Amino acid sequence: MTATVTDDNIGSAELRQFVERIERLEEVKAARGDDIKEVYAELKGRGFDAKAVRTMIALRKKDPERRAEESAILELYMRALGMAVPS
Amino acid sequence: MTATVTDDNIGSAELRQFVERIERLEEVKAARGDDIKEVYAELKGRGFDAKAVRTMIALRKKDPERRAEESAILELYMRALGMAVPS
Amino acid sequence: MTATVTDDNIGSAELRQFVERIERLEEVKAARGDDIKEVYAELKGRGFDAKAVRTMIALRKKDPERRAEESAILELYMRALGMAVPS
Amino acid sequence: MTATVTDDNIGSAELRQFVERIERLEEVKAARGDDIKEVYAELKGRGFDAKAVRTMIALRKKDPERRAEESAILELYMRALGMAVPS
DNA sequence: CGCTTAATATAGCCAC
DNA sequence: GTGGCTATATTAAGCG
Repeated sequence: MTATVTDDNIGSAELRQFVERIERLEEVKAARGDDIKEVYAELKGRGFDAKAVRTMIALRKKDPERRAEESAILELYMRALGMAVPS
Repeated sequence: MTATVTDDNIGSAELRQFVERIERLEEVKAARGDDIKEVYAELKGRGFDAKAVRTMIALRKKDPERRAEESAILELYMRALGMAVPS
Repeated sequence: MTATVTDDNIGSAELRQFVERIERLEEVKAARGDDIKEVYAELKGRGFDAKAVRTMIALRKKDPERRAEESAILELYMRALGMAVPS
Repeated sequence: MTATVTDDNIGSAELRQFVERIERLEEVKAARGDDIKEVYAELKGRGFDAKAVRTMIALRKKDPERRAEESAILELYMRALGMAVPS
């Protein structure tokens, strides 16, 4: 009895399960991404600057210590090139 | 009644609401991303090639849109340059 | 006299010229991109912080006025949420 | 001999050299980008569909890498899920 | 001019 | 631990 094209030894059914689980999760993930976009649109409609909000949220995620360190290096370099250091 | 530092005319409370909504959604989104990673880890443990699965899932998403962009003009141009038309 | 598949009225030769011009330009553009990457690698090897240099170069491109305005809005928002404003 | 404000131990001169090299390269890169835009404008003026040309050029770049990723494992998996195998 | 899509930059991950 | 690679997030461009 030889194998046919429909036979397999790679676990098609199992593979399919994995793929479908991933695709379902990706769907939810993408939906949340769309929700986020909507909030930004709404916030913009209420007069807020979306870009600034985005930046602020990114900063909130960062470790304050690391943030300070990064900004210190940047300032050092900027002064080295004679650039005005803001605020 | 003088203004205090907590008073403002930029809508601090509203801004805070928006920020918190976004952060909650991002949390869920990130959690789904972690779930996906776990599935890949599991699938790898079962002997599947994670990279190939990733590629396959990407192809499953891309094909429909690719077909959409295969307009008559595109095919015309491709034939004009002697390119193989995918069909 | 009917048209054959090799005949065309869309200007195949002209189209080909355009495509080749674009591809040549894209090649040069990509080569410059690679050069830039190399400079960053070299600078990193010399002990500089590549990320900070990148940020600084981006700032140098921006209009100082606009830069000040953006940072003012960001600070306003950060204070509104009680975040520490750096430097 | 005391240090002046222009003295430093971070290698200001070297940093400046790096920054200027990068900025020069970015300038060339951007100029090539502008050239490309011009070709598209010209081609559009000659009656060609710019979007289709853009797509075609993208396809010409993608195909080689796509073929590379069409490994035996990928095909095996795709067949396992009943997907059409492109090549 | 806003909205959608492509290019770019950043960050996380894996293999070596 | 580092360097390459993948994936994500940000930015810019093109289109209607």
